[in-house]
Amino acid sequence: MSPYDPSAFPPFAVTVDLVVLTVRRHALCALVVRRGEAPFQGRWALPGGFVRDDEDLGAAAARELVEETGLCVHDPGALPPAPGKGAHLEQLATYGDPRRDPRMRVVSVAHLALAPDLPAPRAGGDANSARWAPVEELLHEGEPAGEAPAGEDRPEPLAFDHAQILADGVERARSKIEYSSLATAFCPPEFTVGELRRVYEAVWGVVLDPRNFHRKVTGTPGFLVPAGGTTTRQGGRPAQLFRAGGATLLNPPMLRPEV
Amino acid sequence: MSPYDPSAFPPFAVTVDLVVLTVRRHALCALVVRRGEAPFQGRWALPGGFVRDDEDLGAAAARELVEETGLCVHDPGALPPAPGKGAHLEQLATYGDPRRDPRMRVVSVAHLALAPDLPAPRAGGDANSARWAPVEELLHEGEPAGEAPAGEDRPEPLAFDHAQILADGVERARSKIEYSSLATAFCPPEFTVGELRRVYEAVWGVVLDPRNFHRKVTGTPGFLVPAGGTTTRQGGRPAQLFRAGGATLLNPPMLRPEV
DNA sequence: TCAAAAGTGTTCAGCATACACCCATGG
DNA sequence: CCATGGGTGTATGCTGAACACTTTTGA
Repeated sequence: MSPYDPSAFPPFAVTVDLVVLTVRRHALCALVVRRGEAPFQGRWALPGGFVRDDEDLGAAAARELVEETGLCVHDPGALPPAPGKGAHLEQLATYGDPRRDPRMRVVSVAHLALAPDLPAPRAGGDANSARWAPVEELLHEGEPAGEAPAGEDRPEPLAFDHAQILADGVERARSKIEYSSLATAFCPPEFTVGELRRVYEAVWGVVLDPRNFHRKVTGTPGFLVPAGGTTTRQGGRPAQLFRAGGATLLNPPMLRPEV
Repeated sequence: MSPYDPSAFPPFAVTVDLVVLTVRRHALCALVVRRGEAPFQGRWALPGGFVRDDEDLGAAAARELVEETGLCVHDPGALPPAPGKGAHLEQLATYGDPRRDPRMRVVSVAHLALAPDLPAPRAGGDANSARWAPVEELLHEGEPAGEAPAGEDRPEPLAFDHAQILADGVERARSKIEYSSLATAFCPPEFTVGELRRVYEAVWGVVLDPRNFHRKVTGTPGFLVPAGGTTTRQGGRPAQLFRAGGATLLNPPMLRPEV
């Protein structure tokens, strides 16, 4: 019964699972990978893996993120933001129901990553084993009951409790862009006010007034800093380019319109 | 290398640690227990323990809470609030640095509990092994550097990484009472507007305008429901008694004054 | 009568909203 | 010339901050 006795406590497997979100074609998308083995073989799941013996939880999540997407993690303190493609990474929640994995007792420390739009997912070179899927499709959002169109099959639900983890991650992202500058993590290093607005619109699923949005974000000190150039990639009048400023907390917050 | 092979992943011990907060004598206090064994023998620590083999994380935290305080957990869905003394309990974050426990690899899933003022802590009947300590004292808040008075010793720091866990829990509580009705978890079943205001003042360490606070909380639908009686336990004009209403989200939020 | 706490009414400033309007580009 | 998106100005309404004032008890 000494505290050093390994038989005094039950052994657990500890994993990290990743909710990696991005905005593609005006839709909030999550990275999912195809499971190659039982249980849930062939089903889509969140990327993840075992935490190594000498590894911190955040380091394990960052390692999995690099392995799955090639993204490096923004160190919040380090400036300039990152040499390569960077992403935001934070711990989300921990899931430990005794029956969440039929094989053994697994506790999963879920992490949330926000990434700019990437060319294509890579998962060991196999293009068919990883994809960006709209979260609306993965979570069947906006389908009260049996509202599925006759012709379309409902997609298979995610493996394990990953639908719950994904829902929690999406909810966290939706609420956190209200009062923080986190939405810039969905944008490339330089972006326009309109691009940032389309991020908010995609994540929240709403339409925002472009004029008031512009005044709000440019009027909040430290949120955006001018990058110097302009671009016309959206058509219309050229737009100023900005970089994310140092401010992380938005006060007053960006208000999410009623649903 | 089969997924069923227990040697394919390193075994972890999984614990729950509790940040139990209450408001006593106008100060935010946390429950700490004296460690009876190495490491950190004799030092104060957050209450906690191993998760059992067949137990969910939230259930383990609720069990520890009952063992340490006798408090039952409010089921958010169940009404009336609770038969006995109830408390709010939610998952906080997970701490898994490889060196956080010198004995072995321990991952701790910290939980945050908010409780009304209790007569006295009980920990196995030993009155000297558990106490409510002001968080300001435990975290040395507001002491820039070497500002400690000559006569007073700085209290011993908490064991393990519990100072960080406590700081995270306090920060969570401080921000969450802004936009939720969670502050009522610090109050007895029936309470006055003034008592609720003193909770906000203690948790935030600020002074609020009693008149505007009164209008704010009584004007938010679903936040407070009249309980019928009045009390004069604070002196002065008798105050109406209220119970916590069903609303959990405050919109617009209670604004925390600048520091 | 006074102190103390509970409530109510009123004014003012800041910010979100809505929308009219102008600017600069591509086709 | 027109469509498209970028950006500015302005009126309106809501709400939080500040504070004068009344109410109701105990000492």
